[in-house]
Formats: sequence, C-alpha cells, structure tokens
Amino acid sequence: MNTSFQYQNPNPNPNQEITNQQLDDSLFFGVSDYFLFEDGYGEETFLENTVAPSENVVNVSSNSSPVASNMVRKTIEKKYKAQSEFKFVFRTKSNMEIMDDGFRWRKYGKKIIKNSPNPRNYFKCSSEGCNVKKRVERDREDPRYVMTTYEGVHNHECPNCVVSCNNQLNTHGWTLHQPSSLSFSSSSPVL
DNA sequence: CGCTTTTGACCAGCGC
DNA sequence: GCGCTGGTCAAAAGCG
Repeated sequence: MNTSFQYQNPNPNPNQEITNQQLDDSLFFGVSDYFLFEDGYGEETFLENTVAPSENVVNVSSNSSPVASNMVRKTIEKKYKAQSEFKFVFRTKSNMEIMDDGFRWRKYGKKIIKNSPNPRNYFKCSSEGCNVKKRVERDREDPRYVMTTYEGVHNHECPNCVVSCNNQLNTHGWTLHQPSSLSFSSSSPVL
C-alpha cells in the first residue's frame, strides 16, 4: 500500500468546520494501515495484498504469498459471508489505548483474547438508537500499534466533531491519507 | 443522580 | 455432545 488514497467517513458531519492550523494542532496519532470491509469483502485489491495474522486483524503486506492470500480469502469470506453492514479496521501507532473520534462510546465488555497478551475492549455508541460498535485492542505482534474496528454506521451527527484531514472534505467527516495523515481531536476529554 | 466502567456470567458458533 | 473461544449482558461500583 504505497499509493495515496482517501477514505470518506461513512458517518458524515456536515456541520463541522476546521482549519489546516487546527488540524495541525490536533494531530496526535497517525494511522498506519486501514481496511474497509463493506459488501464486497472479497475484493481482489484487498485480498491479494493482505495476510491475516489472526482473527480478522489484517496487516497490509505487498509481498504476501499466494498461499497466505488464499487462507485470508477463505477466512474472511467465511467470517463475513453473512454480514453486509459497514465494517472498517485501522491500525494506529499510538501510546493511547483509546482514541477520541468525536463520538461518545460506552464500554460494554472486555475480553482476554487467546494468544494475545492484551485484552480486547468492546464499545457501543452512547447515542440513543445508534448501534455502532467498535473494538479496540493492541496489536499482539507489535504493541506499539492499536487495532480499532468499527462496525456499523452512525445514524446521527458527531457530537464533538472536530474531525477532518482536508478542508475540501469537511462535508464528509474525515478522510484518510495513507500512510499517516488521519487525525482526530476533540475539545472533550478522551472518551 | 445519571452515566460510565468493571467484570463475572452467559450465550452462540465452531471444530472435534 | 462437549469444550473452546469470542461477543454480549447486566449488576455492582465508581465518578463527576
């Protein structure tokens, strides 16, 4: 994944305003890798270039073997066959366990995962009627990284949104620029 | 007082 | 059917 590309937030907040300076001031972590799981889990561009070290945590690798790719394909297709809702995973180099994305989350579970030294935390969006979930865990292979998985799409605006990476995309919420220019910030305490 | 976090229990899916 | 594992529930405690 060497090319620059953008990802538009599925949870738009058209009211947000942010300047480049605010953006610079707000930077406190960078996304290393990220993946979009939508209806087409089996997209070649995704699967052919990935390896799955464990579960649904997927690292980008441009030199994965065909065998590994096939294993990933089977695993992912099987796991997400019945799912059609939005799913998005990203890997972030951060000292912080939990990053503020502007939304309010309520922790509803914590689980020790097999073969992982770090627990996985489960969150639900606190907004009434919004059933978006996210899972947060440290990368078992490199604890400097945090794996965050979002499931679902918010049906409301971001309550504390100061989230964007690009003025022209303010109408979309936030945008990712590979490899490390996504930023989040908020005037509220971190979660 | 209301909201969040913690944490043990419970449930469902899967492999054997 | 049984055991293992991941995901969720819910009661109790904590906090502002």
